[in-house]
Amino acid sequence: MKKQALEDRSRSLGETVTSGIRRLLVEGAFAPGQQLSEMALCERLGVSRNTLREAFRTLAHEGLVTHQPHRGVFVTRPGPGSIVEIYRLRRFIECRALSEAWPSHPAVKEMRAAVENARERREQKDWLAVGTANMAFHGAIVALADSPRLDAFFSQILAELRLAFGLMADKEWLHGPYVEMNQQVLDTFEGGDTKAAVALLEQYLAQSERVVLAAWERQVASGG
Amino acid sequence: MKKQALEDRSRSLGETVTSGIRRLLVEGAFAPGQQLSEMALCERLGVSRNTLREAFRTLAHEGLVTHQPHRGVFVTRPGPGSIVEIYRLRRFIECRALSEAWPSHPAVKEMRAAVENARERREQKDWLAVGTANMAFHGAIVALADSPRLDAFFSQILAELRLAFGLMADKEWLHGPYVEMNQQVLDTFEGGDTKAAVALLEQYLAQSERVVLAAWERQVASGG
DNA sequence: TCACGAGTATTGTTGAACAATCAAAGCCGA
DNA sequence: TCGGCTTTGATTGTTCAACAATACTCGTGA
Repeated sequence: MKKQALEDRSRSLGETVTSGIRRLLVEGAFAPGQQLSEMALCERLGVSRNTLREAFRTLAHEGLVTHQPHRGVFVTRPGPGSIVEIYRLRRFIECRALSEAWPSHPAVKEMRAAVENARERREQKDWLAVGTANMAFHGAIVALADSPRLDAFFSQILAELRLAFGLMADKEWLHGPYVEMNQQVLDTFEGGDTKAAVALLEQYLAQSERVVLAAWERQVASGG
Repeated sequence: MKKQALEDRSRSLGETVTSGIRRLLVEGAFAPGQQLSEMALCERLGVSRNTLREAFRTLAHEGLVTHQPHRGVFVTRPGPGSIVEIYRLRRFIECRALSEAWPSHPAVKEMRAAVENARERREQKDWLAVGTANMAFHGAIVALADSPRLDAFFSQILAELRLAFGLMADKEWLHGPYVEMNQQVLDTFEGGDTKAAVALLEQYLAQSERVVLAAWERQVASGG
């Protein structure tokens, strides 16, 4: 049977499905730990099992879903260990990328655009979009290192972190405060004091880590 | 509760095929740029197209093969841009991992074992195995950072680099000298002079980069 | 209550079939 | 001869149906 027109011919259906599920995952459409049944998703997305399974392989490789042989694929539920590791990685990568950055690198413009965008979305109280913009800011920091491979890896890490964000109820408290913090990092960096900017960034990351970990604890306490 | 043989049951056929092709790739069984025909590989490996395609998705995500829609998958041919980026990444990651390492980290034992192993293989003039052992040494350096995600990413990077090694004819010159260099880095680090060890490592990486880039130039000149 | 086993549902894998696309061979006119 | 067009063959993209292998459920009996 012919499906509705594919929006993009250069992208195969499998890639389209992968992107679609990825978006659903980072937007919190599924509960962490929830099983993603093959047949159910096949029907919902209108694709065959084989195509869906190709998408599952990619997403499992990215860490967004967990594959248990003969049991199925489940939405990854990031534990405190994963959260701690991810923030350690973020400090490892982001701080070094920022500290070694060329001041007039084109990615600085992306950083500015991300902060701008986050501010607008905050006006509209679209906290999900604020989170996306904040992530784009940090992605731009990593882009300062001029490595597409590192960029891809880092965006994977951020996507996994957003799964953990899904555990938190209060999106405003989660994303709102960081708009100003990111602005401050950017201002300090553009002002020429790279060392201070790195220190600010490190401090903000540590704070964010505490917030997410605390939310995880609360989640467990309330019967997760 | 039933016992199960973990090796056989926990790995699906698709994962086995993925590992098999990956090994063939890093060992240089295929020429860079060569197309991997689905039907040909299906027959050779004795699996169905669907299973093979799942493996292709994973390998493409790792960067070892390149997927061109409606044309097929090809062994990635690392260009000078990729080589430069990979070595930049290696300096970025390895040097920072080593400089922040806890001196009695368990991974130090792995570093020692890798150097030992490389020395033995060099005796037997098994240069492929020497290369593998040298890679294990650098993987152990990254393991000092205590991040499984970073380890996985880094081993991916090293696998891609080995594709570039496949361009070189003289494996002895490619892997032999680094056994002693790695030993020197390890000795200096264990001697307590972390800063000097990092400097040595950085210097060796730069030298290796020059060797690989020169080999690539020669390869192109000789009709690649 | 617990162990055990049959039955059911889901995943793992295969093969065939058709559609979509690309690449090369052949055709035609200038 | 050359460039552009069509045709043709081969390969990939996707679906479907079937069966095998495994995990889960539930009822039975001690």
